[in-house]
Amino acid sequence: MGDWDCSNLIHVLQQGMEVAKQLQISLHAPYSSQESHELLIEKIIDAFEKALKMVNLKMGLVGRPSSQMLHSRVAIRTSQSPPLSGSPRNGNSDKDLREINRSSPNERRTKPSWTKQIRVTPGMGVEGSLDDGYTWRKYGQKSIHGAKYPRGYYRCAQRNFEGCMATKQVQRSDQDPTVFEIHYRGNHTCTMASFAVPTLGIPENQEPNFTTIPQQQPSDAMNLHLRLGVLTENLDQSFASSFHQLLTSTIKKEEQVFPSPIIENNYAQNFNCPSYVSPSDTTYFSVDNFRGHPLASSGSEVNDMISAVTSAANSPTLASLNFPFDQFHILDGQNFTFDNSPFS
DNA sequence: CTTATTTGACCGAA
DNA sequence: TTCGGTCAAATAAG
Repeated sequence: MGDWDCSNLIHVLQQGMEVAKQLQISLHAPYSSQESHELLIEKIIDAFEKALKMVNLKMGLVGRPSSQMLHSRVAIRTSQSPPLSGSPRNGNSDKDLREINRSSPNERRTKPSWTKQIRVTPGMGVEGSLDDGYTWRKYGQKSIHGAKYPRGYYRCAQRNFEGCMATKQVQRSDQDPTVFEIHYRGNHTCTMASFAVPTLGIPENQEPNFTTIPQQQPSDAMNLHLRLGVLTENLDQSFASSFHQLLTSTIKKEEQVFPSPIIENNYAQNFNCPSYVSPSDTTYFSVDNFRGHPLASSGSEVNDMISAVTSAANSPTLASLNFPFDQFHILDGQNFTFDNSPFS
């Protein structure tokens, strides 16, 4: 069990440092809000907590920890997140953990939950359609009263490593067997989430009711053309000219985060992205695909990319989807609102 | 071998 | 008691 531990820990720490840098920049940015600062601070704290958990877990898993090691294990002192107990093989540990979770009334926040519907088209496999960028581990299946199809229970595969508590339930629709209803609960706190967070997501602090992402046939004729822009009128010139650089570094960060072969390729392969400067005060970038997939193939990937760029740009960002949705999104720091959008 | 899934048992809530 | 969510041993997959 050697190789996730150190590299993941480093990733988490690097992630925390990146967010801290973002906060530093954000403190001097004209557009940044108090909310976005708090969000960044929360992310930094999360990164520390995650790192501490990983250290604790690692020390607990190491063969037979000496009593000295046990004593020196790092304490996580926040009441919201109980320290992980040691080996999962320790019979009572999970139950203890659950009871700690249950008994602490001041939870960080009630777990957000939302539902998404996916239509499976005959051509593509079910697994591919249900792929949302995260790795899930199935831990149960139940037949539900009155429902024709069983319900599958999944949790984030990073749970044991990073304590990510995100879960989802997948239920095939009775009325339309090509539709899968996916109920998500809890936001990801794992490394995978750093640039994929709003993928399925819901802007934080917003009531997470349900989101239906329209599934488009990934035919070439329906390819999305996404325009991303950053307002430059009130920003200094160096920022405007470095936006392209920010895009590039975003993808580089993703390479660190995702060891997946999909991501190993370079910037040009992820974004087919010729940039141009408009005559107005906004600099735009055109994006036709993301990670080599046409944007139309997945609404979540559009969100994925927008959030990656937004977090990198750390400034008000505009994005418009030209086809087939023809919506205009206004992005402001971490939070984005959909205007007249099928996403909401 | 390691790691993921399946599936009946188990348990708490209503 | 039933129902739905989770656990964990057995099994399958790689």
